[in-house]
Amino acid sequence: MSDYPTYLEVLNPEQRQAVLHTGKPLLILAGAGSGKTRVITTKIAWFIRERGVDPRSILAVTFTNKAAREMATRARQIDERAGDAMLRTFHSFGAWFLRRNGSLAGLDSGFVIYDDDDVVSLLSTIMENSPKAEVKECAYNISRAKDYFFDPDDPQLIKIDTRKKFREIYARYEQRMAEIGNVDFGDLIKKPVEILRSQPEVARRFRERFSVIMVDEYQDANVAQFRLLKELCGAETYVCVVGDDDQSIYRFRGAEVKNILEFPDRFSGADIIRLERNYRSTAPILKAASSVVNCNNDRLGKTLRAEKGDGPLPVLAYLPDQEHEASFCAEKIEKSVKSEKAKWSDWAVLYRTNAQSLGFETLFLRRGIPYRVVGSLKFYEREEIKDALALLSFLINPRDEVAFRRVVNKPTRGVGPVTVDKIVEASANEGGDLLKTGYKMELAAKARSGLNEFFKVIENAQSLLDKADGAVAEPTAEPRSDEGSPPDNKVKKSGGKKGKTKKHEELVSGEGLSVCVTQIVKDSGIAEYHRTQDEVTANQRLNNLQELVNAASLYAQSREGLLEFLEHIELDRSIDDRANASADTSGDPENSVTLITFHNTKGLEFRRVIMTGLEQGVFPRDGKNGEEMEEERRLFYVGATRAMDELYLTSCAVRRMYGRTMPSNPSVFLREIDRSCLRITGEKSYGYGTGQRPPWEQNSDTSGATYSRYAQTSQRENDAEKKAGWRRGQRLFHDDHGYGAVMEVRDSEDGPIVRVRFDTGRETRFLSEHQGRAYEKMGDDV
DNA sequence: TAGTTTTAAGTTTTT
DNA sequence: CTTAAAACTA
Repeated sequence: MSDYPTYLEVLNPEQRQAVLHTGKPLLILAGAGSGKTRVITTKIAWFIRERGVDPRSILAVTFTNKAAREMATRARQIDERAGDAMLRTFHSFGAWFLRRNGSLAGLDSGFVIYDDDDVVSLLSTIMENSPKAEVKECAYNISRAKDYFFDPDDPQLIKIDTRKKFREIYARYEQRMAEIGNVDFGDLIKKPVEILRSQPEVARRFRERFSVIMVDEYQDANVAQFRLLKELCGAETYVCVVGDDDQSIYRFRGAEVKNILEFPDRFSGADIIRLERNYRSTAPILKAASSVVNCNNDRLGKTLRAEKGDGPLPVLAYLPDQEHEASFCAEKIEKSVKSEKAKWSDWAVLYRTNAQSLGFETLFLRRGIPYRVVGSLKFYEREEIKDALALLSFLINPRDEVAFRRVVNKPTRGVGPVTVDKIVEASANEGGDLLKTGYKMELAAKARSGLNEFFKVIENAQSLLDKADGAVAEPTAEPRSDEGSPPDNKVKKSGGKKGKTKKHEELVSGEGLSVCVTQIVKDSGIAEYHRTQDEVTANQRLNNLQELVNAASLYAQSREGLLEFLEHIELDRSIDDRANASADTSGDPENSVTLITFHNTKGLEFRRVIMTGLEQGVFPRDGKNGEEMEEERRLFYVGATRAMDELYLTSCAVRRMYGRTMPSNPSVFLREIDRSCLRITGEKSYGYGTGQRPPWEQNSDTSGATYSRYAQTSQRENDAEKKAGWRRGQRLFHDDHGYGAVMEVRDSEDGPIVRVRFDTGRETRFLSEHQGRAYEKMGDDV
């Protein structure tokens, strides 16, 4: 029928047209599930095979590491040589660029990337007396400013922050960052653009290097990223971007849908190809999703056809509360698996905020449903992990003020903030090197000896690295193209009996870089410090540190390897949290239910999807209107179009927030969905869609005013103590937990609640009238 | 200054 | 409810 080789034969005409397109810039408007990844990967392979393009001169940019990895895998399946193409996220490309060319912007190649928390820490040293919330807002605004490519002196800055002093703060921040020699996320895009603009020679080199540039998820590009693309494209460069305006969900991060709308203007002579055949979802699912996003005004508009045809209607379950919501999900999933209609991994539970995952996790754990939580960054936000990383960062860059502040006095060495301030200030004259300055400075005796202790740790670590550098001559000139997160099997589960407190094991080192890291972390006393804090959490913290150490074993034992390790952690935090995750519900992470935020689902697909929390205030979130409301609709669209076969929606009548139960209304999205493609289960008779609220909602509407969180005065606390027969400070003994003391006695609807902290660090609470018997009062108060 | 206790505050979404 | 910041004490 045709002369196309098989890998092209399998494409539909539009897809093939997109793959074979050359000569002019190309914009591919690709609806959800229309096979855009297939087009990009095929196009890469095609260029290599049919056009003799050197794989190394192909650059494909995505927004997530997950997407980059998937693209690499799939392209290689078509042609092995595609593995040599550069497939990266914008940010990792930026980092790669700056390691090589950063010196042109005064940047040492050993820079460390600051995450948002580090930025806030640095900023709070600049905005000394401001409350934390204000500092955070400022950090956010600086980040936005960089997304829009605004310098501190840019007049347009007022669009982001109208306060006069913002300009100053931004300028000071930039200056401090330059002195420290590190970069933030925004710099990874902005600085390369600046270099490319100011150094024509470099620009020429890069335009020569990359003859084909492709960008995925183009609707999520911000202004700075657009500029970077523009700078990389020379007259000869073939540029192709793929996107879908209906799936733009990162406005809050500076994404500009305008980029995609204006592409034909910015890249003159561009062709546009539309992919409107959806191969993923059934017709009713697609219709339901479209009917919501159709309510948006600001869109190009397109008609997606479901190639799959008919299927079961999406189901809306209207439920009383979160507990029912979780068990609804559990039952649906269990039933389908037991009847062998589906596997665990066919299912995904979607929610708006990460916090919502908790309810599902606890129930799934109890019912033995294997699950994995995608995304939540918990692991790297843990104190002990941040401590260890700060220590390692400081080894790489002794000018890193933020890292220094974090670890110098941990464990306590008598070096307080006053001393630290002094050192930082003095270091300004020494080129910012905190080590050098610290050695020379005159200090009070206590601070002196403490600082020396810390320096001893650093020295030992340095010589460890020096030795490693000498022994393993590993230049790692080119980054590995298959840079992925560590394969699961390599990270062995750390020891320790679950749940029970037992003697802590030492950190165990594996191979590679982990040898050094283990030694350094042990030396530093960080592990020891956390061990002394609280015995119960200490166990977990040690396990976490062990995880970190394990992850290091994949890197070379050298400074270079350490740098790579740190960079990888900053740029890709997606490795899931094994310490907490479904630890023992099942051994096989490949066969478990996915718990995930709507945002994180982009680019993924599942046979069966449950979208949860469809309530006003939750999804869409509070205070969304106008453009932001349109973004929420797009988010709904993204979520719904992940489903291949079956789609479920849940909405609760009441929801617990901040520990209080509040009535909630059904999401407006439920009203916007075309009624012909929705089946309502459960309490359908309660007037869904008529604006009338279901009965339990009306009854339980004792509404907010009566809940006063601060009602209990110390006087009332006294009453509670009398009623309970327990008072604060009372020592006690419990058969299972041992000795402890009463921390707090509080009144509740069910009677007085006594909170106990045991000497092991564990905390429990009990109702005095019911469970009081298990607690034996002991004589000596504290 | 270090460690503890009391009080306030908060939940988007992510590279 | 959980966590972070402020306030207090030794």
